[in-house]
Amino acid sequence: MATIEEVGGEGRRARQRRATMRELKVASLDEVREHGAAGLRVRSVARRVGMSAAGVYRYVSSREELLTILIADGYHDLADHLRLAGRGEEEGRPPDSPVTDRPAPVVSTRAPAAGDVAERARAVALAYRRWAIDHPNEFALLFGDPIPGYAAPAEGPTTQGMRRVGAAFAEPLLAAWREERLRVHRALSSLELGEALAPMTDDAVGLGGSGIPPAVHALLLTTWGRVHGQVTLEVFGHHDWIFPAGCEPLFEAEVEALLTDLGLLPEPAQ
Amino acid sequence: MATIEEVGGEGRRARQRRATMRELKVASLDEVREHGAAGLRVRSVARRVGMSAAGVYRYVSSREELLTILIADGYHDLADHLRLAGRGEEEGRPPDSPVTDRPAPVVSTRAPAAGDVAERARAVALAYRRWAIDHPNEFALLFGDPIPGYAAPAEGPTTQGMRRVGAAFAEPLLAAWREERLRVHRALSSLELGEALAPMTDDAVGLGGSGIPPAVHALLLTTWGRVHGQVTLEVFGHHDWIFPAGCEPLFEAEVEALLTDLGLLPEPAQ
DNA sequence: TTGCAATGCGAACAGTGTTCGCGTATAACC
DNA sequence: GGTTATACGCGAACACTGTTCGCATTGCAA
Repeated sequence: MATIEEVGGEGRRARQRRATMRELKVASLDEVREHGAAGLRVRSVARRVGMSAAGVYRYVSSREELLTILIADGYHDLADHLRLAGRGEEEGRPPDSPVTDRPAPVVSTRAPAAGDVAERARAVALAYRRWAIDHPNEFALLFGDPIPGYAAPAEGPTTQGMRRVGAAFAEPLLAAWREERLRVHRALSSLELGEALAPMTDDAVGLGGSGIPPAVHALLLTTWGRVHGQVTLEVFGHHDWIFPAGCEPLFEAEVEALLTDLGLLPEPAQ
Repeated sequence: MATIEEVGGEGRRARQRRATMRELKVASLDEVREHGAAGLRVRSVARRVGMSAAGVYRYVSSREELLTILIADGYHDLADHLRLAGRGEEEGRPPDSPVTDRPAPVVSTRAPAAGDVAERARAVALAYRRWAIDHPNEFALLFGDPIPGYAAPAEGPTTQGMRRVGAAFAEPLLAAWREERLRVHRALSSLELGEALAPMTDDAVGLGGSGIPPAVHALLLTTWGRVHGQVTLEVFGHHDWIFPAGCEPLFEAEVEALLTDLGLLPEPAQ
């Protein structure tokens, strides 16, 4: 008897393997959500999927690889949320990539942000914070302590995910720039960053090539940093002793300030 | 014979205890510097000071307490560096507090920043980044992954240290505000933060009480966030794949932009 | 059917943080 | 002075970790 007719181009063994691989990721993600990255125990993951601890190593070479996978996945999830909030055109990640079963990103409670570029930029910034607050342990996994010796492989999945995050964050700003509505700060104009930062929005992200001048590129990065700084301080608890009631108003005000600095909101009368 | 004459008001036993306590801190700090916070091993610390692992627990209740001590100490060290860079009047921390032997903060390679308030603010921002880059593992200890369940005691040493960092960071900006040179962003003016954030610069820090309006307070926080975000992204390696050559120019440009936004530098001709 | 590779498991190893019980040296008290 | 209580340090042990190894078993291909 010849080989059993394969379903979907792969034998049932490969199918099974991918299924338990996904199980492992889901279990790991749950563990991280519950106990943080440092609290991820290989034995717990194994127990969750009904395996022995040793069995896990048939699928993953080390605990660190498990974390790396979660990191890459986390970037993609965050990027999806940002894209959705900013109404980018790219239709999600490639369908075989979202290996972890995450709930599909839901439109933020805030405004739909369909039209104006300022609204879209605001929506993205708020979505960034929203995701961080809703997934603090994953946020810490992505942006917290780096593994001391570890550097992400230059073109590994984590770097690609990160690129998608950057692109999703930058998209409304780039749209504003195309409409010539983006005010680039003078201090950045004189910057000569050379070709070093070209890769951020190029290739495969669908933002339209490398016609972006360095000053705009720099502006994207500083804008991201401005939002990220605020979010990091809040999510990591460094504002707890200042804002027992939560610092959402401060963040939203800072976003408004940021948008006006970018020239996307009318300058208020002095 | 009566009790041996005590030296400095404490018996030699207490003196010995404090000495080995300091030894423990130094050893721990070295370990953290070398292997990161996650790599701090009680047994390594014990080996470094020539003790058994169990002996360490005569001085410290847990590994986590060791880390907590280092955190508090780190805040003070960072605050000292900022103060020195910003030329604050407070003469260092109280002399019994600096339990860890750290090299005395050295004046930044940058300008002395004695006079103008803009220079002082710039110096503080650059010092913030400098310290982070020079002490990446300590920076991660202070601002990286929070211990999932853990919240710093409301008035513990870590909170006090954090307050000193905030105060040192804010000092030049507050000076500018007193000189009525600080431009408070309109988006922050409408903010009603109430009494929630009063404690940041009050009590014992020596910045002159609570006469600071909420909008200025908010501006201090967002300014800190703006600097912190950039530094965090850089130190934690999230700019590596964009800036193989280092992103110092970007940071310095962003600081210039920040200073002009604050009204401390003349607006460049459009 | 035979053979090979994939898969899973239990046991083991080195390492971790932490506790316990034992001595010993030091300080305080009479 | 002697006596007593306390602080200190240590080795052994416990429960736990990530990871490896050898042995079965199972599924697939020739």
